[in-house]
Amino acid sequence: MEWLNAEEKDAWTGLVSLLLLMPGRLEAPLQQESGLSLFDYLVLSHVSEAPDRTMRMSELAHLANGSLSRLSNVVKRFEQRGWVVRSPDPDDGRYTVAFLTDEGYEVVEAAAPTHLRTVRQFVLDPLSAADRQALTRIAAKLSVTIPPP
Amino acid sequence: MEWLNAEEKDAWTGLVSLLLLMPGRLEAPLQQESGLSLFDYLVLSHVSEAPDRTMRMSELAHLANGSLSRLSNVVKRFEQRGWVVRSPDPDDGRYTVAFLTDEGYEVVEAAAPTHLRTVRQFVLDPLSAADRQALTRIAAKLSVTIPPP
DNA sequence: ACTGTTGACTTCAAGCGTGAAGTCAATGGA
DNA sequence: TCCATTGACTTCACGCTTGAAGTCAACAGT
Repeated sequence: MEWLNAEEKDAWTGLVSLLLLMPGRLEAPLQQESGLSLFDYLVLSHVSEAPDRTMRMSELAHLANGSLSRLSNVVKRFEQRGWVVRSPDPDDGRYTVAFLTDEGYEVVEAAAPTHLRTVRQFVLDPLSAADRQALTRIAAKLSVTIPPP
Repeated sequence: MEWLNAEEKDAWTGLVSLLLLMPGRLEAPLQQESGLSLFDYLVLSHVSEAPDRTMRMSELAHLANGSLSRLSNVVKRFEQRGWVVRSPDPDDGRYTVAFLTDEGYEVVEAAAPTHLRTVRQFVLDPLSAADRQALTRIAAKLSVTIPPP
């Protein structure tokens, strides 16, 4: 088995730093100002953009890039805070839908500027347009190889 | 505050998928075959490459992209398994050094092929050389903006 | 020489994520 | 019609990470 050449090692080392360090950086402002993790924010954000602010749990887990188990735990917390209501899908009782309450909407609305500022500061602004396009392309290639959850 | 345009959103969406999904993918084979997380492997790997297989904890935390707190907990586990020995640095008692035992070396040696195969499969092989160089460049730009821990 | 400060590191305690196990509704086959 | 299967989802229990608090050695100032 062949070890990494210099170019490969640079790419891998860069990526692993990104993977291990960037989440914490993105979360810190959100956590401090809104008490939300990045995943929390993504969940709230996606369901806030859904028709009638209602989305199936399975779809939500997929959009927020998390497992159903993780989502269930998170949404349970949100439900206890009155931000989300879960109920069986009227169209098919096998599914569960999550509905974002007005209170939950206010939470994500209040957190959005912080989130946006953080994303710009730590991700978008340091990169050129070409870098951003490359990042989009690379992420797409790497996602294709990721087996469905 | 201006919301993301399409290009920015694609880059951001791609990155966040990468950040949330890739770690799990990289870890699964390691976890199954060696019982190691990615961070576990990085810690063992870096100290295995140090002179005399000995490295200061602070340096090790930096190289493995983790906090001192996280590293301390991980190395404590390793110490209990006989893979690592911690002792005060003879040159300066304020520091602690981690030494990789023969047993610990065997663990990282045995895990390396799995790790390498996984990195190739999920990161390097799906990308062109240009992509890998772009990834290196992008990661460097994004790391520069990350404040020191 | 004494002591406050600083930085490295460990420990604590709480919250979170994970895989496994369990529950339930709908489907499909006999 | 019955029931095994399938897939969505929840819960459980354990291990891990985190930020805060605590400990210690060395340094710097008086």
